[in-house]
Amino acid sequence: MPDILEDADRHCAKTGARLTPLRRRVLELVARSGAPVKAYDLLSQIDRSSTSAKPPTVYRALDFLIEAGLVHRVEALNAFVACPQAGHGHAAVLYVCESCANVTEVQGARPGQENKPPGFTVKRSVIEHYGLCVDCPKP
Amino acid sequence: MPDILEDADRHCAKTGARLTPLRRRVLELVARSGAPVKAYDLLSQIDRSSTSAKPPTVYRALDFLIEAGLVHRVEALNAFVACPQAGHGHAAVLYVCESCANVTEVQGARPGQENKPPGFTVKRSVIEHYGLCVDCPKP
DNA sequence: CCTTAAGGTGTTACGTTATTACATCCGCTC
DNA sequence: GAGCGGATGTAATAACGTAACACCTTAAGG
Repeated sequence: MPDILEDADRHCAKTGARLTPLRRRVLELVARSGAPVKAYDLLSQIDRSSTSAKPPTVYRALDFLIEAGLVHRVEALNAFVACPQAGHGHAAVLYVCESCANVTEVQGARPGQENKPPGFTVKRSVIEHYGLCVDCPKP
Repeated sequence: MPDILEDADRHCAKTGARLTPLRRRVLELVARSGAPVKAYDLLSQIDRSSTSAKPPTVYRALDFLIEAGLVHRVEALNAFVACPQAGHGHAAVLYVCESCANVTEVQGARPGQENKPPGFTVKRSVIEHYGLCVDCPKP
């Protein structure tokens, strides 16, 4: 797969977003873990390198990365995953395996809008499916 | 609109779920507020009547109500709304107005499964759309 | 009647997640 | 080098959620 970090560099160069060392490091940590990562886990991993990171450090970096479309927040898990395709950020559908924690992201196809209430303007959607991926045994 | 509490009574009588006074009271509080309610807000409202409610009290009641399909959790808000139709619980699509906080629930039409990864078995879906309802001014 | 078991609630304590507010620093422009 | 804006450091605390255990009621079975 294409390198997420290089992808992010290119994407930020193009959009003017400032991918600082700290933000890049947080993205790297999120990307390395194949699964959703908790903010405080990131925190303790950063901790090991720098002096002693505090919550706002990592939350600010995550806010930036989400805004830049490089990371998704998994709402029902209070966790974060790297977006495999920089910039597609805000239109993702996530399939989360409850057994192995693997997350698959599907782009496009923003469903549910057909039945939407009349006159409602959608700005942001949270679409997360939980279940079992093809590799995990069905109980 | 049909009375949510009576609806809940009927639904629980049919399914054998035990809608105790405490649980009924929590449902009432959630239903009265037209908007998503926070667990700790419920807590302080219960507080006023009974001696002094603690977090597990309200979280246990909410767990029951969600399980019974009477309440939905709004994942991206850490909040809760009453389901207008008892029992349709687990298949809801929510439209949340970010201006007036009103929530409209649409049943059926569980989208997104067309593009799902091969072999993935969906057990539960979180589908929440955020934006502006028809009554709120567009910025 | 007494015992037992199950489910619900009360209570304490704690763990986890997230934000506010303010200080500091770095790079840029004038 | 003064001033500015964005990024980061730091302390404190708010907001959200759960574990563990005690107690009580209710229903079933002897």
